[in-house]
Amino acid sequence: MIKKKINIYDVAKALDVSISTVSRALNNNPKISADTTRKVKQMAEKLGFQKNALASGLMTNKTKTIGVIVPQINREFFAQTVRSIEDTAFEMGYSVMICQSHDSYLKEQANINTLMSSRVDGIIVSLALETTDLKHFEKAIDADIPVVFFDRVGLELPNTTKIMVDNFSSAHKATSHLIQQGYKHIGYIGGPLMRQIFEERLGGYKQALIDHNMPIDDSIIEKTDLTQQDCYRAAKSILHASNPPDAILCANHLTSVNTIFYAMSINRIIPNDVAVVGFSENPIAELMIPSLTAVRQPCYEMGKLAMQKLVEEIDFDQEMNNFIHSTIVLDTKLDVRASSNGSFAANN
Amino acid sequence: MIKKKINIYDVAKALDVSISTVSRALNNNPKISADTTRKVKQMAEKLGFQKNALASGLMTNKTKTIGVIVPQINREFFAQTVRSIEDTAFEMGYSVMICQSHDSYLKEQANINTLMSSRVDGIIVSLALETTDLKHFEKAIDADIPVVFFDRVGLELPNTTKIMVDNFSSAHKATSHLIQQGYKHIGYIGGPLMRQIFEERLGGYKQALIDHNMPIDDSIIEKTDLTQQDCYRAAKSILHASNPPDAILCANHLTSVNTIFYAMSINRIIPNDVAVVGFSENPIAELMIPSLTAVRQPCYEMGKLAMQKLVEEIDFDQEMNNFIHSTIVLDTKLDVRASSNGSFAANN
DNA sequence: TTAAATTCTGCAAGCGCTTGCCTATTCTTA
DNA sequence: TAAGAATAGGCAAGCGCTTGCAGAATTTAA
Repeated sequence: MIKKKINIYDVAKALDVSISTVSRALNNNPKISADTTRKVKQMAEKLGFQKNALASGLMTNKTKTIGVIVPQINREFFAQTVRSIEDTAFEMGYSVMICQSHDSYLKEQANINTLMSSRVDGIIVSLALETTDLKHFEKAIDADIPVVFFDRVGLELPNTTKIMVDNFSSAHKATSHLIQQGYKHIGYIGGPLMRQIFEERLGGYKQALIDHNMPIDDSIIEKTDLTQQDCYRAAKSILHASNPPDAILCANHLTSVNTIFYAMSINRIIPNDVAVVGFSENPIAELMIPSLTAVRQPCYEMGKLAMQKLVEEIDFDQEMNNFIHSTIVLDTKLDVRASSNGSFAANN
Repeated sequence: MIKKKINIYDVAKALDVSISTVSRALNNNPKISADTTRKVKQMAEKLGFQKNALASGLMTNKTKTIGVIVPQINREFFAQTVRSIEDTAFEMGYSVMICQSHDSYLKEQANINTLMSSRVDGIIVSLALETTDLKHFEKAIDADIPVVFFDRVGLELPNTTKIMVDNFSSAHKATSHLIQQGYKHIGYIGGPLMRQIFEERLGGYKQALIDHNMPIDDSIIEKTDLTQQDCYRAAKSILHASNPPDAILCANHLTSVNTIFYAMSINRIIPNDVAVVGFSENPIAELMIPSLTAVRQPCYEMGKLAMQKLVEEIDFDQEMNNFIHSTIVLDTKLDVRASSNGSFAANN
């Protein structure tokens, strides 16, 4: 006993008007009188009519759905940005389809195909670690689906909007903070350089050293692939260097946590023996002991902006104008906590 | 210069066959010879054809898309379950649309409407706190869209599959653990009883006391609405009771964190002065100091099972059979850590 | 060699909606 | 009161795909 889904024909019949009238009334077309519109909506409600978005989308070429591709949704940064995207999308009348790339190039391509088949109106993405060529995104753009990058952006793609934080100056700021705290031999643990953001963070770190006339020591600079094992390996390696650092800047949450834990496991006191500064939005940073000094990105703003910019492009697009794609760089905050502060500040 | 999207007509023309042949070949219809099928697929690939899921869905009444409604995606438990759902969905060829109810009844209703308009093939949901009546889900079920509940389930709805943990025995287990550790006066901070799971947890807590011949003291039993402020209020209230507890069972992550922090802020030593056991999947439980003893739910399994069961129902449905809806109850783990262990166990 | 069975492909209807164009009705204005 | 201008609503095509039915081509049996 499958209940027949009711469609505009049913409500047209019930009111003895044409389906055009129903369709127009439901879409608030001004051609239809206020009176008729009201009646139609009332009847639609009464019959439990629910517009078939597929049929509607087929005609209009708009689905009011956008796609989001992130490496993994259950990481704090992405959970927060995705939440913000969904909230903003909802306000603007859009639904969102979530895909995870798991940092795999192949999966990311598959995600794009899925989203394109679903005829999403636009795509928001933070790149997979593995991704180097951006052909799949070009395909989307060619098909007239705007793409907005955030966080891990595809700088090579001109026809896209990018939302990012100032990674260079964030790292510079964090490093300078360590220098001001009196640390003399500052190491760095980062991510793969093929992702722009990690290159910039490394650059900011180095520039801060240069600006303070401190030497750059490659033996205390580590790169990781951001996996648990490799972060652990890097922490171990850097702390057992022939001339180990008295402070370490870590380029993401996982590296900082691993560094702190490894340091504690070999009985180094933080921040006395070694200070740690990370990049993290995880509330854990505040709660762990020692609490973690960290660069905090504006997740909420990033997600919101990404969604807003995307919709701007979707709407603009309709008018076939040439759109000026922007690159928006947001500021970060450095939350100073115990992991970089203890032995130097009196008030701790 | 908008590139025309190519459709099956284009590939039909390129091959000088009919669109039926193309459609069938693309869908691996056995009526089409292997040779033709190969040629069609090849040409489709070459032309960059991408099936229009809208048109296809219009005909077949299947979208290969499911909807997920959770209170908030950026809470650890939901981030993990949603991740698991998306992973499983991807493997099974489904896309997922994410909606957040923000624990609001109205928003949850709006979410259902959106998902029904999008003609999702099924819905997975964990109920909003506010939700009491389940009309909106009945609407979906009437429209032949299967609904699977997880975590916060709608027990009143017979025609649905439910995936949950054994909340009663989890709370019982946690409380018994505290009793075994030697605590004599155990309090409880929970969530709204209108959500079944919190009623069950309270029940398990009480039963454990009864089973050990301990009195139930309502003055150290608190209910919260799970907001930060109210969790704080409850923690404060319980710790300032005329006869304050020497141990507290907290029914979710936020309540436990607040309880620990408030206790520490008034200089209670944990677990000596007061022990705390929570419900949490947050990695923070392990990293905070004191680390938190907590009931851990199998997020990954829950998400995976929910998706699998949903697809079973979607497929079954097609054959118009009567489906036996199951209620699956999973086990939890009690991770014993410092917050309940310190002063009683020698090995800590 | 011919009829029947089998295999492959095409025709055309239709999924539920939107929308350009046209007609009928009502309102202005002189 | 007549005629042009609004205004409201209907007709029908078509979005890109699937699929029941029928027909053509090929194979098999007699």
